[in-house]
Amino acid sequence: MPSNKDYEIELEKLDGARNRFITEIAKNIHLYNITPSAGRLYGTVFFSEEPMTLDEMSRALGMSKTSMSTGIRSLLEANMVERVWERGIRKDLYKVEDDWYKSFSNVFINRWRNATELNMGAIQETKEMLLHLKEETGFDDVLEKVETDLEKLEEAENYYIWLTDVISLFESGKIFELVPKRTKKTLK
Amino acid sequence: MPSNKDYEIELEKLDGARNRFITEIAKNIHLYNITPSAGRLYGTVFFSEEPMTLDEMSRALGMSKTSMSTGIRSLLEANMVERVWERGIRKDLYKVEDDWYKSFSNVFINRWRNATELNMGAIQETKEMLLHLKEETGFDDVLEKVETDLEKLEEAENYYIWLTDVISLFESGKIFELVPKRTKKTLK
DNA sequence: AAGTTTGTTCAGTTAAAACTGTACGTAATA
DNA sequence: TATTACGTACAGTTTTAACTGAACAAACTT
Repeated sequence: MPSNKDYEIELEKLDGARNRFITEIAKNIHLYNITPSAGRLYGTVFFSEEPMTLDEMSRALGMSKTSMSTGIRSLLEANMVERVWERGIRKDLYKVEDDWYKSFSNVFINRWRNATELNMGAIQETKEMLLHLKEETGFDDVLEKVETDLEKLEEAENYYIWLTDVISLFESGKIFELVPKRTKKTLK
Repeated sequence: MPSNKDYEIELEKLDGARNRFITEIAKNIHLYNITPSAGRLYGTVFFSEEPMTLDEMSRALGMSKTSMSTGIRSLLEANMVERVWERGIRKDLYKVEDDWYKSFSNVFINRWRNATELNMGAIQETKEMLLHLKEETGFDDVLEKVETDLEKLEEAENYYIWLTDVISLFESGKIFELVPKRTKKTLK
């Protein structure tokens, strides 16, 4: 008959299985600009049956509460976890955002949109500086270099416009028409 | 009349303009898993009229040749620069890959494909461990947790299948049918 | 074969990021 | 108002990543 010790052993096994996945997530989550530690945190909250408090996370990972605080904030900003309220509980509770499509899209959009805007801004400024130089220079050599640079920058600009279009594909949700979500389990 | 000093000044200005863009690239290139230093290196090669040697890069950036070597290798692996040969020159020469669409696609594909495969592998293994546990357990509590976990993992699996489809969109080049490249200069 | 030139490996150093414990501010409870 | 519970800022420490110079290996030159 099943003893209390068997139960402990099985919980160990459950933990081991969960850990296999958590460890892998932690290794790859840098793609979301998130540290491996915060990745383990994410995995822990992912498998938790209930939303977790900072203290529970701290205990589960054997790390300081401060780290949990900063870790969960980075996950929050990446829209990978969300805060939930439960009446009677004063502590902050967190659960994972369970729409992974949304998490991916959010991160993808925010990061690339931001970089694209900054780079396009820089291109504009650089172009203006070059155009000034182009007008005032009397040296053929300089003129030639300026013109080559302007061409390069315009090619880069075209690329960024394309990238903006790609980002919009995800932002508008149109990507899901082109590449539909999978909902049923596929055959092994 | 234009003096030698004017020429120097104009070259300074050219350098300043280029630097504006290089600095911005360096700030955002972490999206490609590339360090800011290697980002500056990329920008420097980008504006160079001729393919550059490691020694030239070292001089241009005021950094060690060792750093140039590792930096250029990371750019090479990301398909952002390429090596070119010129007869009579023994040193390695590098220029930027000028198809930025290709660079982006390469990086996007490689990074996400790799992470996706690893994560899907981990999901499979975790599922197998859980299925074993499911068969052997006699505790309702354990059974329930295992089943919840299996459901979560299957949802995650669906997401990764979708992501694989998205990656294929870029890998096959089909993305360019859906979001065409921009080739003409757009209006200001 | 001896001597150069060139890129890379490796050990040590410097710079940056992650993590911790204490202390603090705010809000709930008494 | 005093007390407790909670999350976060901050300063200091530890860990990790970036960078350098010296030594090495491979390939070219003489």
